[in-house]
Amino acid sequence: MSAPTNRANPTIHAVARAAGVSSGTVSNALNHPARLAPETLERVHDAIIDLGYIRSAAGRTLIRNRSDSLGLVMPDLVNVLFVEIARGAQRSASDQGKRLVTANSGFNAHELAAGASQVDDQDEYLEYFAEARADGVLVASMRDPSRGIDRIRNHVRPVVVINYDVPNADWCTVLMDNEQVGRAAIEHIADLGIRRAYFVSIPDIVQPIAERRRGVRAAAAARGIHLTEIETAGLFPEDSTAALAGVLPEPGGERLAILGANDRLAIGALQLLRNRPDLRVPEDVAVLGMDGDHRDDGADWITLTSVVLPGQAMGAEAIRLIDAEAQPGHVHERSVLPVRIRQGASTIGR
Amino acid sequence: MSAPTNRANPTIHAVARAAGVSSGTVSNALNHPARLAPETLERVHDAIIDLGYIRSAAGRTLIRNRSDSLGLVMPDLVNVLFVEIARGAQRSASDQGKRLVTANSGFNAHELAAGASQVDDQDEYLEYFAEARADGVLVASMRDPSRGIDRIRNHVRPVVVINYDVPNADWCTVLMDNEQVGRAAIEHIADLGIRRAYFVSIPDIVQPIAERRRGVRAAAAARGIHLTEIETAGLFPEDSTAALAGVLPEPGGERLAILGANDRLAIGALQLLRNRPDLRVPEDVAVLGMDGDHRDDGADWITLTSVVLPGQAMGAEAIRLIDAEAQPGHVHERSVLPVRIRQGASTIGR
DNA sequence: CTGAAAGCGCTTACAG
DNA sequence: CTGAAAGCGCTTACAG
Repeated sequence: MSAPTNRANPTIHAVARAAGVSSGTVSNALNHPARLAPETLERVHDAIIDLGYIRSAAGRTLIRNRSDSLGLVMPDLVNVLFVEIARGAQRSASDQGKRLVTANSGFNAHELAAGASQVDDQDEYLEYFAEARADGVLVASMRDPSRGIDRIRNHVRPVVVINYDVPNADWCTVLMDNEQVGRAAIEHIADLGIRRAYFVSIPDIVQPIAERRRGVRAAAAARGIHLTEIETAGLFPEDSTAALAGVLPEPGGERLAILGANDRLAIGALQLLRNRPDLRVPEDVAVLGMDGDHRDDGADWITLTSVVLPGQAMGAEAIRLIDAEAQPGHVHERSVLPVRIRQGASTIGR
Repeated sequence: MSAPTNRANPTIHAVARAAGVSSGTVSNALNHPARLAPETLERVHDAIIDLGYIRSAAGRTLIRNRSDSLGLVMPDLVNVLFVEIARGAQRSASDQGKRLVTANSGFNAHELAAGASQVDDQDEYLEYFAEARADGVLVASMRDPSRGIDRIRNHVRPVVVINYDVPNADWCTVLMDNEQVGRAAIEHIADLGIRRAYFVSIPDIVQPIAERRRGVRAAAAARGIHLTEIETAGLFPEDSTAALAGVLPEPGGERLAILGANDRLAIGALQLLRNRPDLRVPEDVAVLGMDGDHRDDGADWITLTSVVLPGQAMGAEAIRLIDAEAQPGHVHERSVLPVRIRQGASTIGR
C-alpha cells in the first residue's frame, strides 16, 4: 500500500512520477515541447492538469538568474498622474508580452505638505525587486531615488526613473517638462490679455512644484504679468479655499487669473468663487489648474482650463527605455515629454 | 595571481569568502544575527556592504516554500474604485509590515461596454503569483475569477476576492452593497419629494451595474417613483450627454431626477444642463452619481450628490481576511461593506 | 559560536 | 526522443 498522494504543492517530480517520465522531460514539456514525442507531451500535460501543478518560479529563477518580469515602484496613488503612469506602463508592457508587477511606496505629497507622518517604502521595494531578480526596475518618484538604486545596482540591470531628475544619473529618465507646465499657464492667460495672477501652491517640497514655480516666474517676468505667490498647507480644494479666502479681489478691479499648482487647488478657487456672484468666472477671475485628470475628458460642470500631463505616455516611454537600456552599448536617455493646455470655460468662457 | 573579483551579482558564497566565514554563517547573519559573535557579524555586514550583496529571493523561497509577500490582481485603474481599493490594501499591508505587490489585468469596463478589444491578464497574473509562491492572493475583479483561482489552488493558500460575488465560493469575499447603492440613490430623491427619475447606465455587463439597477428598481417600486432606464454606450460623460440629449424634459414639467450609474455619467448630465438655462439644477432637474471619487472631497464646481463607495475600507478588509484565512479552522467570511450618500448641490442646492 | 552537508525545485548540457 | 546528473543560491538541522 503506497502512501496517499498529497496533492498540495505538487512538484515537477510528482508530475514526472504521474506521467512515468523523468523530471527533465517534464521541464522540456514546459520549455521545449517540440523536443518531446507527441504522446509523451500529452501524458505530461495530463499529469500537470491532473495534479494542478504550477511550476515554482524559485527553482526557475535560481538557475536562470532572471525572472521574466519587470518591477515598478510607485508613490501613493492619490496623485492621478501616477495612476496614469502606471496605466501607460502596464498597457505598454502587456502589448509587448512583458510581465509588470507594481509596488507602492506610500509616499504621499499631500501628507508630506501637511506635515503628517510619512511612510515611504521605496527603498524596501527596490530591494524586493532586486531580491526577486527583476529583469528591470522602473521607479516613479517624487524624491531622489539614488540611494535605493545604488544599493541594488549589482543585481538589477536596466533601471528607469520616472518623474525625478537626477543630474548625470546612471540610468534612463522619463520626465515631463514641469517648467513648461508653468510657462504654458502664464502664456495662456497672457494671451487672454490678463496682467495679474495668483500662483497658489504648497512650498517647493517636491521637484515638480519647484519647477512649475520656476516656469511661472520666468514666463510672468517675460510677459510682464504681476505675480503674487500664495502658499497653501496642502494640495486639496479646501487648502486653496483657506488660503484664498482673505485675498480675493474687490469687484471692479483689474482682471485676475488664479493658477493652481494642481487642479484640486484650482477647484478650491472655483468653489470659493461660486459663493461670490459679484466675481464672475472667467470675466473677472479666470481660473486654471496645472495638472488635470490627464485624460482630457473634462469631468466637470464648468470645464476647468488645465495643463494636461502626459502620464500614460510617460509610462509607455519608460517601458521602451527598459528595453533600450538592455541593448549593449546603450547610452542613457533622458526623455522630457511635452505638456499642453486644455482650454476650458474657467478661462475662456463657454 | 587570483582571478579578478567579479562584482556583478555577488552570491552568498562571495560574501562568505570576503568575510572569511562559511555561507551558513552569512545566512545566519541575515536570519539569526544573535547566533553570531559580534565581531563575526560585523565582518559579514562589512562584506555585504562592500560587495553590494542582495540576497536572492529564489534560493530563499525555494527552501522555505514561502515568499513573505502578498499578491494583488487588479483591473485597469480607470475606475477610481480600484485605485482606492489598492490604496487601502497597500496602506493596511504596510501598517502590518507585509509586502504587497500588485499586478494589473488590464480589464476595463469602459472599453468592454464600447465593444473594444479587451485585454484581461487576470488568470496570467494569478498564475504568476502562484509561481512566485505568494503567501496569499487578493483578486479585485469585475468578472468571475473562479477558473483562474481554481487553477492555482494547490499552490496558494489564502485567497480573498474583492468586488465579485461567487455563491458558495471557497474563499473570503469583500463586497460593497451595490443594491444599497441603487436604493440609497432612490431613497434620497424620494425624500426630496421627487417622483420621476431617469437611470442612466450601460447594460448589465458587469455585476455591480446589474446590482445597482436591481436596487434602483426595487426602491423605485417601493417608493412609487416613475423610473425610466436610459442606456448608454459607455461610462464617460459624453456617453451620457449623447444618450440624454433627446430625452430631457420640457421646462415647467414635473421635477425630474437623473441618476448616473457612475459619477461620470452624472457629470455628463450636468454638462448638458449647463447649456439649458431653462432647466435649473436642482430645482427642475436633480442630478446624482453612484460612485464618487470615493474620497469625499467633492472636487467639483457644483458639488455632485453621490454615493460614496468604501474603496479603501474594502482594501483594508481584504488584508484582514488574508490573515484570517491563514488561521487553522477558519471559516470563509463574506464581508459586505455599507455605502452612504454624500449630499451635494446637484440635488439639494447650495 | 561556526562549518560541512543536505536539500529545496527547477533547467540544461550531455549520453545514449 | 529520454534520462541521469550537476548546479543555481539559499536555509537549516546537526556536529563539534
